[in-house]
Amino acid sequence: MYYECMPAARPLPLSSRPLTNQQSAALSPVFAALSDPVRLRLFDLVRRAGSTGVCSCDLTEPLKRSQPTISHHLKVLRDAGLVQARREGTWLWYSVVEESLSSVQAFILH
Amino acid sequence: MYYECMPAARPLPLSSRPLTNQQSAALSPVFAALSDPVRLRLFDLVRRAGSTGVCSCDLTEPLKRSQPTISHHLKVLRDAGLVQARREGTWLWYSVVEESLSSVQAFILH
DNA sequence: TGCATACTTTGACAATCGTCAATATACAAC
DNA sequence: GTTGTATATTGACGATTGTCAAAGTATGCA
Repeated sequence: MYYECMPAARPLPLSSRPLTNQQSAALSPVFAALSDPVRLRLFDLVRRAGSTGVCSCDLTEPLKRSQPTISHHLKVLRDAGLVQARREGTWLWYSVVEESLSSVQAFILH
Repeated sequence: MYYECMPAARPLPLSSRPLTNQQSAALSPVFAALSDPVRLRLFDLVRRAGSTGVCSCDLTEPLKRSQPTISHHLKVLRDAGLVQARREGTWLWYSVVEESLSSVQAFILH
């Protein structure tokens, strides 16, 4: 996630209106996907693999979880739109969805 | 949360090493605190109140939750270090803890 | 066809979560 | 003291979560 330089004026203004029900309902699943320590490390490992991606079979061992558990967490990350999978034979290569964190970043930066 | 302009080079490099167990254990509770739609709106409302803060009694009605529920959510946000309370008579004024989102931002920006 | 590998789904379990009513605590004013 | 208001805690409830073993699906190869 990259960002532009901002104009000098600060603090950054809040957007004009409070978060709506719909906005918070759309944003909270992304936070939820990153709210588990194992998933956070999982996402970090996938992100580090860059556009090449990483085979999910290489994620089981470093996280010390069973293969179904890793598969479950990857599904949560996929459902949140944070990562994507590309099949190559029997392997699945996971990579991050670029810009998927932009809504989170926009919220954090107001 | 304000940020400095970055050097021109991008993409920003990942930090040298993958997230450790400890790092993810420290970071995930912040994400967890923001993983509920009601808490997300709660945090947004508190943040909009600025340094003055907002009385917690004014948060119950817009979120359409009972007073104990709002109190519970505010405690979760407090425990995560995202907001703080200042007592004034019988009222409690909630305000955001500045820089509390810096770890999240650092993670998002790599 | 059969077998092997990579991954997903199912089902179960204890643990945690979001919610509210009821109760308790803290403070101010009388 | 009592009374009233603001907030926290308790206890209960159904719902969701993280985890694994077991079974199922998908792909490639002989």
